[in-house]
Amino acid sequence: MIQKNYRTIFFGTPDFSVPILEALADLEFINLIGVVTQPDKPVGRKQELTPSPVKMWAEKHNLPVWQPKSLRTQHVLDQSKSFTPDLCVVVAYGKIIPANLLDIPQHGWLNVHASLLPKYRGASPIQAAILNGEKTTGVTLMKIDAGLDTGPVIDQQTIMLDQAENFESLHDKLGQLGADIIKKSLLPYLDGKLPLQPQDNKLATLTTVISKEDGRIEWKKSANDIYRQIRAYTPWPGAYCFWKQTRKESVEQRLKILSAKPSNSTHPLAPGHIALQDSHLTVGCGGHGLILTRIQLEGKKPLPVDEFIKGYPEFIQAVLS
RNA sequence: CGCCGGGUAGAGCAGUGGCAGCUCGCGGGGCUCAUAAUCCCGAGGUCGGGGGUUCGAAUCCCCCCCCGGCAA
Repeated sequence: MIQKNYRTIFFGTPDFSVPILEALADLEFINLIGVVTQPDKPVGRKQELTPSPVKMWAEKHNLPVWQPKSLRTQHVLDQSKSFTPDLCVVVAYGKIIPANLLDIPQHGWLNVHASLLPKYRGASPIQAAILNGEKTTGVTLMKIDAGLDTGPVIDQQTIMLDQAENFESLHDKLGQLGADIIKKSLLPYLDGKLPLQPQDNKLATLTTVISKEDGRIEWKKSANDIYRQIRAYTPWPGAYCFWKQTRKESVEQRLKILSAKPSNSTHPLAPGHIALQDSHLTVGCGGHGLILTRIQLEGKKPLPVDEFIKGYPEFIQAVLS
């Protein structure tokens, strides 16, 4: 039996990349020669330099790790050639691969993207699927070209979104699905058995990098929109608003809404105004209200609302902004 | 030295020098066909740790530990 052996470099950074890296490492025809990831970044209150999840996994498995600040240098180009890779696999690496590197591996560069391309190209496909109330989403295995998530599709797998799907649950499912698609389709691709399907650019949509302000809740929006916003943006950047406690006049504190659900009650409430409806703590939105279930005040622990109210009884008549 | 808030009963919070409190939970009892409802009684604290000031410190001063929000 001829043992196939593809020299492969993996590019990836966050948690999402890890199950796919793991799947790749398990394939006996893949010879992982190293991992490229973003440089360690200062993180947390202490600003400690923290390695990416991909780096931690790679070090645990004694794989070489490279962390170039930029891929657009002569040094990276020379080094990439000297490694003589047959294949490069990219999963949420965090930077665009420069065109001058694309031709180095004979089998090209593959990417696992967390959406059904051409829908939701770009930085935040998982959040976008939740935010737009999609019934289904999935992962795409594609060949990288010079554009951003524009290359031809090799294979896709679809998944149904849960009614209450949130970022974390979908993130985990898609990571697993990404691992599956690598196990299933990589070898057929390398054997030339899978046709490449060009994307229909007319159907393409682009998602952008998420910023803190995207988490700001506007109570004028519908409860459903806010509900999606909470699910898409928790834990980061989090869905938040502000509350001025009566006991601390003029101090506006940030209040994160960690979990909530739209109310059935048709009784109207002014946007941002809280009231008890059918023994549920409900905030007025445009249209139906939103029932709060888990919240966190700045400087405090995350709490179920009934616990929260024990310490802040005035909250049942609060006004959020 | 990045900025700010916090640590008090099992949980959440009040309490700025003079008896350690509130809501909920927990235990026992009453009422009830019954109850997560209601009433009565009760247990439960090294006030994060150490040092200092004081007749007296949860409270003021110094040092340390831990948690969170912002920022990155």
